[in-house]
Amino acid sequence: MGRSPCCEKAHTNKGAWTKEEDDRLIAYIRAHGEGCWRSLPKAAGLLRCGKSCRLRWINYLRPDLKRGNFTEEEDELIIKFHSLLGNKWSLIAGRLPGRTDNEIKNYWNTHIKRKLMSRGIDPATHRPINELQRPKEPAKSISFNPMHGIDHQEKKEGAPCLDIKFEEPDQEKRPDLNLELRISPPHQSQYLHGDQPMQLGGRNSPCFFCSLGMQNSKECSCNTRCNGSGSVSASVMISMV
DNA sequence: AATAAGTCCAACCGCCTAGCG
DNA sequence: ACGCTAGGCGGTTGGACTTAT
Repeated sequence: MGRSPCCEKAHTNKGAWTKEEDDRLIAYIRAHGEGCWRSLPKAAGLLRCGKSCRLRWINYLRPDLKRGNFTEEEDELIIKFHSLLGNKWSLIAGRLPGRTDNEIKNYWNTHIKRKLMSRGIDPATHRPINELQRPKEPAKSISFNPMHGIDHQEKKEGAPCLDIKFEEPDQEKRPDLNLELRISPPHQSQYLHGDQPMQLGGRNSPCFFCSLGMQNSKECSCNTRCNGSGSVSASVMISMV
């Protein structure tokens, strides 16, 4: 037994939206706001599924959308965020004002993948393609500990970091080698958290996602409002441990 | 000019999850 | 604790458009 359909499909339109449908949807949302997508089609006089309305609004009709080509800066931001977050298109879109997850996903699949390939970088792993031809992929473990300090020598409470450890499979040959890739907050010593400057690693340090400039994401665990100007310059440090 | 191949992107589908009773 | 529902997400598809032959 399958899942019940999200709406009555027998009497709903599918495919491309007409100008009239767009106008109805825009007019309804202007008057009543977003939300309750299931009942919206009926209330707005649309023969569409609620999901379809939501998608049309979010991806195409929203007034704050930035239309047009992606800039070189946006390209690089998308690449950087994808390397950190993977295919979390909605999270990436949240960092690019005026762009939608669908738009970024499409752009990634049609342009950026090719761009990275031409640079000799594997778009899935963000590592040089040559490296992927190595016979043995070392085991890797990824852990996120928000209580870790920026540096092992200087662990401070509250400064989050993401540790990715590459454990060499053949420990006998290189017993002392333990590569650690660490994604750490940007290199500024001060953040603006709310309106107040603050010290990284201090009692009121931002959560990991804030430190990446992602204070609006739902992963953000901070209750205070972080300054939206947070840069996205998360640095990646590879250190020998 | 015709048409095959490639590209792009809006829209759909199905799964997951938070919230609610 | 459990089941149900709506909303949200990522993967995929289909058709319009462009380019190559």
